[in-house]
Amino acid sequence: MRIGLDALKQFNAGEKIMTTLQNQIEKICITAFTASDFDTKFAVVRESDRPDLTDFQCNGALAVAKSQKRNPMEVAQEVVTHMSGNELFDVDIAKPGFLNFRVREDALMAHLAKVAGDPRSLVPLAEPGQKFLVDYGGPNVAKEMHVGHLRSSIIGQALKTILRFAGHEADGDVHLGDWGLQMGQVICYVEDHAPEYLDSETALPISMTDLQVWYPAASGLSKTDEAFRDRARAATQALQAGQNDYYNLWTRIRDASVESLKRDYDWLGVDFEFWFGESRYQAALEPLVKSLTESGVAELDDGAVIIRTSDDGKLPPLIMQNSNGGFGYGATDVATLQERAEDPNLNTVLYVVDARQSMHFKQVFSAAEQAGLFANLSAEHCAFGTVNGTDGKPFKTRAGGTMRLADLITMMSDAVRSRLDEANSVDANAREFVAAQIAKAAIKFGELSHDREKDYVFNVDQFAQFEGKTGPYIQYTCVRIGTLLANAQKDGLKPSSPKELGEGGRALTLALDAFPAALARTVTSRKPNFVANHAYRLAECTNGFYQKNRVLSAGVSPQEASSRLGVLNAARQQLVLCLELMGIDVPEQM
RNA sequence: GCACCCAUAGCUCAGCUGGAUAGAGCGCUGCCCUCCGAAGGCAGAGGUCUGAGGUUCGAAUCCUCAUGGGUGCGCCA
Repeated sequence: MRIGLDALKQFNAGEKIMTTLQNQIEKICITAFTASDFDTKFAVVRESDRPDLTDFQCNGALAVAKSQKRNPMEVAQEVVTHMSGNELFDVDIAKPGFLNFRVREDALMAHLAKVAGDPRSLVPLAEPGQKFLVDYGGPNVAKEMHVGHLRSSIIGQALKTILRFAGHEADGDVHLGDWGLQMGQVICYVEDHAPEYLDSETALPISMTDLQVWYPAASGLSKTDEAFRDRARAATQALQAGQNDYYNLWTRIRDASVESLKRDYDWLGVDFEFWFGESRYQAALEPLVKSLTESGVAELDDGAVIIRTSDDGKLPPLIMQNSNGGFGYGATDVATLQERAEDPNLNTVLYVVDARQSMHFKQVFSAAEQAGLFANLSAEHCAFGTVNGTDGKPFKTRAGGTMRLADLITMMSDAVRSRLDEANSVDANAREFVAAQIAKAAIKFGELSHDREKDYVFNVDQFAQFEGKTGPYIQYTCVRIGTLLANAQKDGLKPSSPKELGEGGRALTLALDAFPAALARTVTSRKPNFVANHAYRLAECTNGFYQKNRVLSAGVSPQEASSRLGVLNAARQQLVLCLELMGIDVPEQM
């Protein structure tokens, strides 16, 4: 099932009174601090570290006491006197000077009803929406996608979706690695070992199977065979100069690759507004280098055209054109930014690219800055860490190679499939489809729940496991409540606004309230793990409530039942939203 | 040699701008389906937050140094 995120935009938080509990409490706190003549920066309210004691806390009195050399308990006391009369919470002061806020039950229930009534779960639309371009994916042509490509694709896609939901405009560009020495290498390899593919008259169709052989062989040769490497360089330049047979071969390689890439991306639910690649900028390179040289931004050094990036020499210069006259990806990336800067509405480019490229991006951004491309545009490198194997080294299969994405997909789907067969809970003809939905959830949540900046260990066994903190766990929570709602409806029971919190209802409501903050953090940090981890926390609270509050049982009055359904329905609604933001489907059954 | 990143339970990871008893998942032990889906819930064991200094009323969090690991360093992308 899907919500249709675009449709949610009409639910502009037009009623801006609808803020989170946390915001409401903070507002009161700010007023109180102001009344006491304390700086409002101390009035920050956060969720309590001690949920057993209270809901929210403010540590500001301690900070005020520190800066004014006063007794923290007295400061807290003074602030509290200005909070009397509010109907939202009870406040008390704890040990060194914490202000503890406990939300009153009626306020909590009223708030829960508000959250349930808002399809956006109280997430406001960004006031001036910005325009983003998310550069993710970045696969190389001629090379099949492997698990290493998952991070960029899944994180990039999630960022794009989340930015849109937050009220921004966001497009994706796959930015194919379809140009450069790698292509020259493959061309030379084909010349040597499969010339029949070169002749455009009799040319055989190229398949990914061919490319899987050619690419590694060619890049391997290039490392060991100097003569081959030189030929590859020459071939690259010939290709870039437009030599016919090379260009035809390249086109066919590119087409075959794109077809395969689209299949993989499609399975993952990853899509791009632009299928641009490095080759797109070929014609722009020479004029760009020329004009930058003329304006003094670039200079000739050691036979190459470079742009200096730092005064102290700590950061090497960016090579725009090598001493043989060839252009590398430094030039391509600047040219790409040049094109992007032409869109007057575009505010920010996000590069969702491996952290190992961080120096390169510093160089490119410095060059772009000097070239005047950042007058109305900014760019960020949203770096992600390496995917390692259980040995702590970059992930390899047992055979030593990289694992094809297609193989991972098969493996995961099979694992889910056999589980579905065993459980027999899904109609046989739907199992294939549902298995894919669950497998995708496992893969995506696995990626998104980690801090993208850190390296992480890819453990095949862990991926094929669906208990605990996983995507399927969250899906399961939704599915189970979905069937409960359906069963209840058969009994004539509908969700109502909550009349009682029930056991675990407080924790659940507070979890629901935390969503806008988690989303905001993801937007500002460009890190989807805050949304992912929020979804998990919410699912935990939801399951706890579900377990402790029966709906369809003897002794439960219709009013109680409806009230509980209302709580669960609110939770499910936000869970489904979170999953959709992560690109995870909710199966009908599982 | 220079630069950047990382170090938290047996394993994989959270821990927001410094705060009250450092939290999850997996694994392990024990409970909970005559009761809405057990891919679930509850409870338990498991920690000198790599080490040493420093700032602070207070440090996993900030600063310095050390150790251990990863990554990158002008003509590949």
